[in-house]
Amino acid sequence: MSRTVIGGKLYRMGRWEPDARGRMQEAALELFGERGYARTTAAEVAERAGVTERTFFRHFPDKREVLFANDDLRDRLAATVAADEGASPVEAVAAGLDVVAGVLQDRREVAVRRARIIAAHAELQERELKKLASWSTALEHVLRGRGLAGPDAMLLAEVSVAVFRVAYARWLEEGTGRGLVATVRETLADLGDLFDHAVQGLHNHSPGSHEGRHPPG
Amino acid sequence: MSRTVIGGKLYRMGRWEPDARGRMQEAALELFGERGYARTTAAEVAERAGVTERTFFRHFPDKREVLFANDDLRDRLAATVAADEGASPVEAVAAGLDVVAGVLQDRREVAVRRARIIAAHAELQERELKKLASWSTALEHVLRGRGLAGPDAMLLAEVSVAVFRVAYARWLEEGTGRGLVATVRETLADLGDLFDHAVQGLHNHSPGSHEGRHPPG
DNA sequence: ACCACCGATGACAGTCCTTGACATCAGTGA
DNA sequence: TCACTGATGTCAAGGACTGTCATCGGTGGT
Repeated sequence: MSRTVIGGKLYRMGRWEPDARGRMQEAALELFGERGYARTTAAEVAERAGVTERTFFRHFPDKREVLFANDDLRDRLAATVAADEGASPVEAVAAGLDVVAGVLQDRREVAVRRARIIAAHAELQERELKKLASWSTALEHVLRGRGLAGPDAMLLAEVSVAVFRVAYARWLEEGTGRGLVATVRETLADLGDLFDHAVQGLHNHSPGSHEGRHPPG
Repeated sequence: MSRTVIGGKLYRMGRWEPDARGRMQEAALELFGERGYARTTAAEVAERAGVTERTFFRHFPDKREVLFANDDLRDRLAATVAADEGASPVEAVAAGLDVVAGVLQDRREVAVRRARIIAAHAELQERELKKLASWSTALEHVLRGRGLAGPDAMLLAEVSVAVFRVAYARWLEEGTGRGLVATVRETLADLGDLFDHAVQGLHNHSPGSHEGRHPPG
């Protein structure tokens, strides 16, 4: 099969232009940014990418997904957390978030563009929430694999993603402040400050609910 | 206008059967449970409720919403947190979650039915996530109103909802264990145990990021 | 060279979701 | 009595998706 290099990438040259998927993703970012998501049809995105509407839906299960097709990050997050055997669960998750944040903070401009589009359409916000929820699920599985108890695994996974979500929002708001990695770390620390003292008192409200599960000492 | 009492509720009797909205919600729960969400059309739900498809979409902005039309809970959550002036932010949120959990734990059967349907369809999971996200937003606003700094408000709001999500999952799994209220309290305490010690070490990873913001003492 | 096969795409019809526009009619209030 | 309101019905249309079949370069074996 003939091959060609375009923009540093190796392409398999077939009957059609290469990287239809990437072209559609770019076209979507452009059109959604110009006219808005709702006023752009899938057929229009496909047309700008030089393919038919049918091909669009072969690459993306639905119209929204063209903006969210990057399960890569989730997998790298999970892989990192799984790899760091020696660390505590919280530290391992923090390390995983470092990796993800590191990747994202290198493309702040694209992130801002995307965020603007998503902020304007509830359907896209739902999809974003779902994507982050899949991070939680992946994290939970990995944490269980590390030996963390099931309930604690889900709790740590969900809260960690919540922290990341907050950090991401902070990072996007900041004009040109710190990197996302540092922001995530700071947010984690803030969580500690916030709950550190407060939760002690909360134990009193549910007396007995913990007996036997957390032996004193 | 003529009025009638049905099932303890006062209805305004018009040209049509009363409570079209409620009938559609029930019909949806039934049909989605029987055939599944995807294999049930909005027109079918409407038909079982004795109205037309058009009326369905007048009551619910989209097909999913028929399962999620209860912003009531969010409002009660926000109201409770806003009312409890004396308590600390974390305690106030906990009190708010108590109220919400109290309402939900009285209808465990319906909750389980709903959860089964939602678990089977990604689109519904997205909507559920969005609903909980709206709790976060509401919480954040209320917490700011209480004087909590913006960043901390969002962090506490997001993490609190994450905790609730975990508690809700635990409560649904448990055969016939504790109530949801107790489960939420326990989960909050678990969060404390999980992060209490761990986060201290995390401060070392982002040196300087907190200087001046949290004076020692 | 020849040929059978594969895989990405095009073409097209059909279902369902969702919305806009207009009609209907019981109840309400002047 | 009558104009008005509000919830509903009716109809048409557009856009999101899906199933099915046709197309045709590239590949690999002979």
